[in-house]
Amino acid sequence: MTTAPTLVWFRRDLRLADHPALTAAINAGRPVIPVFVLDGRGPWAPGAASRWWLHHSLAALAADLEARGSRLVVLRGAVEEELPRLAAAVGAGMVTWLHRPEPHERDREARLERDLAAAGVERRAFAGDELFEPGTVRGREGGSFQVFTAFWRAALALPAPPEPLPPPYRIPGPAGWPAGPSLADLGLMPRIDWWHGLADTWHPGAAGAERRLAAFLDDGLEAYAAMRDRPDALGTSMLSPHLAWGEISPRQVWHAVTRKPPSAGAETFLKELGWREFSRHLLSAFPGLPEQPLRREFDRFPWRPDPDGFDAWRRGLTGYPIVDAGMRQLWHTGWMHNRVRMIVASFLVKDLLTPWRTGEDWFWDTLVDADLAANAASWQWVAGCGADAAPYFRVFNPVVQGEKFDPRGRYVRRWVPELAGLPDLAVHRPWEATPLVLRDAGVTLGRTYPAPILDHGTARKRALAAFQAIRDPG
DNA sequence: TGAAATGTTGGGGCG
DNA sequence: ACGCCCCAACATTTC
Repeated sequence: MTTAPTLVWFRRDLRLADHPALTAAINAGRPVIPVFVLDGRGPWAPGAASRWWLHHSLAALAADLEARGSRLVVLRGAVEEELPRLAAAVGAGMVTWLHRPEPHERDREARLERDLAAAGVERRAFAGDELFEPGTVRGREGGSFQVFTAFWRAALALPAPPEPLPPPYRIPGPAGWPAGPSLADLGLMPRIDWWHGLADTWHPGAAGAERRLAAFLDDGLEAYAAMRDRPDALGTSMLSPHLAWGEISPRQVWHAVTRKPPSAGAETFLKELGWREFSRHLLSAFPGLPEQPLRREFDRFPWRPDPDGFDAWRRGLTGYPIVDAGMRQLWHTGWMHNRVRMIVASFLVKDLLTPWRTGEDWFWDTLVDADLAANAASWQWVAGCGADAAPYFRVFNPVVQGEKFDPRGRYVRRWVPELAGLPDLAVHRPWEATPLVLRDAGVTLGRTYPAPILDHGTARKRALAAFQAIRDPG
């Protein structure tokens, strides 16, 4: 006797706990075949750092599945071709998955839905990667919020997100497993060995995510409101890549936090989950978010692409210590502290007048937590063309920001070691140090560390003039 | 989830 | 004692 198995299509939800599509498949009472499909060709295919993470996260998921009597089948190619083919080959009666907010992923779902329906295969898709499903947070008039605080206030007035589903104890498998490529065959690992900084920093997979959450709840949550802006401290949860890959669900995080005593830290942290929600809400409402400015007057913004400036930014050689520290932390670890992300983004977009899409692309390639909605919404926010955006005149001063949020220069010294010998007063502005101080620190500007590639005061005025130019049409 | 320019206030030095 | 100036500290406005 054969029983038609159920395929569970895993996407950026690489976990077993709180996974409604997996739970539904198990509850259907037939054999379950978990599948991941790598489509490297589509728009916004994972960047290099993300591919490293994905490799390890898939390995962790496969191990978790094997511990429950199951396996992970991996496939290469277009989902809408590969999944129906596999469904036909194993005689599957049903396919389940969790929705994604990305427009091209929604398109894929629609095509898959149609093709499976034509083949007589049952489909069940679920929300589950958001606290509040995109489209459900609406104003009184039914409008779509464009201001974060209004959005979040409305979200918090809704019924609380459901309790997370427990992980399955055992997952029934089919009599025979379909053959397919191995994880290594997917070619996700970089060909040259540049990933050591990533491996030193992260443990991809649900277990790593849950450890990170537990550590944050114990050591970070209470002080979060005060410490989250301090890149020189471990003040943030560092959960972003785990959330981006769905190794832990936002509902798991939400309920773990709300089980703790209320605190300013908890409230502020939940608000950051709110920004993640807001980004997805925006992407759903404005599918062009990753490519097009939300405020269309920015279509005629006089950007000034500057390959040399971009190159210096990318490599952490701008001569502004906090900017360079951030860009080097990104390159080394695949991650950057959020405060510093705002500083480096402001520098690229406003000081260098480089199109925000250029920064968005670089972050997409280098961040292990690269998430289309958050990345696009955040770059637009910094550039001033997004929802609830920083006004055009808000230009970060990298010296002021550095001295405010890294007052002892610990963060700069960690990531820009050639400045480590400078005294605190000079570490964020080495070009103002006296020759004697520089000599004592072993710093020669222009040789051991770059002189600033631009003068921030001048650049600021240039940016204000450029933003002024698009303010009023005609 | 800025920063700089400009305005105001008040303490203290000084003639 | 008093007015004047300087300037730090803070507040407001402007970009």
